[in-house]
Amino acid sequence: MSERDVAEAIAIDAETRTHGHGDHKDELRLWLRLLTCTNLIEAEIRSRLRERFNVTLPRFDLMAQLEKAPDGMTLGELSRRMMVSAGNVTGLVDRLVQDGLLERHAAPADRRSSLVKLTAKGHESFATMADAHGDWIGDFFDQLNDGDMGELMRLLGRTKASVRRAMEQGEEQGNKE
Amino acid sequence: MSERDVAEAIAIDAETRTHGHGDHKDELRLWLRLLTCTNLIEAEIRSRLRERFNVTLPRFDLMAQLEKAPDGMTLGELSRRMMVSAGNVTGLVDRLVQDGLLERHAAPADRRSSLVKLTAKGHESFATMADAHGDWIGDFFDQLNDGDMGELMRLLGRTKASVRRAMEQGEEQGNKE
DNA sequence: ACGAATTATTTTAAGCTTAAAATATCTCGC
DNA sequence: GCGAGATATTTTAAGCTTAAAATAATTCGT
Repeated sequence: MSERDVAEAIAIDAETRTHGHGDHKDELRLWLRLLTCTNLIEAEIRSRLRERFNVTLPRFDLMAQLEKAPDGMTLGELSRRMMVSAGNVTGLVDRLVQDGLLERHAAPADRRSSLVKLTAKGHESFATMADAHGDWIGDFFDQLNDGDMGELMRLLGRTKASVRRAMEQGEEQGNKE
Repeated sequence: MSERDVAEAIAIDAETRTHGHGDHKDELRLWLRLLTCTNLIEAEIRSRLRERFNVTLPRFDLMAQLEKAPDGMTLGELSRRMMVSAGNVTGLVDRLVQDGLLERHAAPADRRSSLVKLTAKGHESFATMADAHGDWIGDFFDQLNDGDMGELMRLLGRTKASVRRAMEQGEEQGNKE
C-alpha cells in the first residue's frame, strides 16, 4: 500500500467516523450473502416438500406449530407464533381442514374463537415429513464443524440484536421525536 | 450426570457417528435462527419500502438489476439474475411499465425478446430508494464490528458451499442411482 | 429450405400474503 | 344490564409466486 493510499484510507475512515454515513458497501455485501444463503435453503426445502410430500412450506410450518399443542390452538395464537397475518391463517387452516389434516372445534369459553388441532392423519403425515425435513437440514449443514456452527449461532444472535436495536431507533424517528 | 446417562450419551454418540443420522437438533436450531434473522431484516425492509416509497421489494429488486444495465436487459436475463420464474418477471415488468418507471423496447435482433430499461423517472426514483436502503442496511449491522462481519461472511460462505454440495448429492439420488 | 428441437415470453390456475374493512363477541365500568 | 372499546376472526382487493401449458420465433442439421 502506497503512502497516498494510506492517507486516503485514513481520510475516508475519518470522514466515515465523523459523519456516520459511508457507503455501507460491506454491510450490503453481507446482507446479500445472508439473503442468498437463506433463500437457497428455503427454496430447496419448499421444492422437496412439494415434490416428495405434495405440501407447501406454510402448511408444514402450521402443522409444526400444532404438533407442539396437543390440545389445539386458536387461530390468533397460530398467527402470533407463525408471525403472519390473521387472514393468512384463516386461509391456510381452511385448506388444511379441506385436506383432512386439521380439525376445527368451537372454543369452549369464547364463541369468537375456534380451536384447531391435527387429525390422526395430520399427525401421521407430519411425523413423516418432519423426519425427512430434519435429515435435510442435517445434510445442508453437514460441512460445518461444531465450532463453525457455534460461531455462526453467536454471530446471528448479535446480528438479530443489532437489527432489533436499529428497528427501535427507527421507530422513535417515525413517532414524535 | 449418572453413569447410566454417560453410557447412554456415548452409545448415542457412537450410533450417530456410525450411521450418520442423529436428531440434527443443533442444525435445526441454527437453521431456525438463520431464517428468523433474515426474515426480520427482510420484513423491515419491505415495510419501510412500502411506507416511505410505496414500492414492493420485488419491484425494488428488479429496478436494482436494471440500474446496472444502462442499455437494458431482456426479461430472460432479469429472470435468471433475480432467480425467479419468467412468468413472474412478465407481471412485475407490466406493473412497473404501468407506473412509468420502465420502458419496453423491441430487441433489435430477436423478435421473441424485448429489452427493458429504466425511464428517467425510474432512475430518479431508484436513486432515492437505494440511498435510503443502503443507510438502513448500514444501521441494521451497526453493532457488528469488522471482525464479526468478516467472520459472518466467511461462515455464510461455508454454509452456502455445504448446502450446494448437499443439493448435488440429493440430485443424484433423485436420478438413476 | 425444411422441419425438429430449442429458446423467449405470455397465459393460466392455484396458492400465499398483506392491509384494511367488516362481523361477531367479549369485557368492563358504571 | 348497557354501551363503549377491545379482541378474534373473516372477507376483500391487490399483488407476488410458481408450474405447466400455450405462443411465437430462432437455430441447426441435413
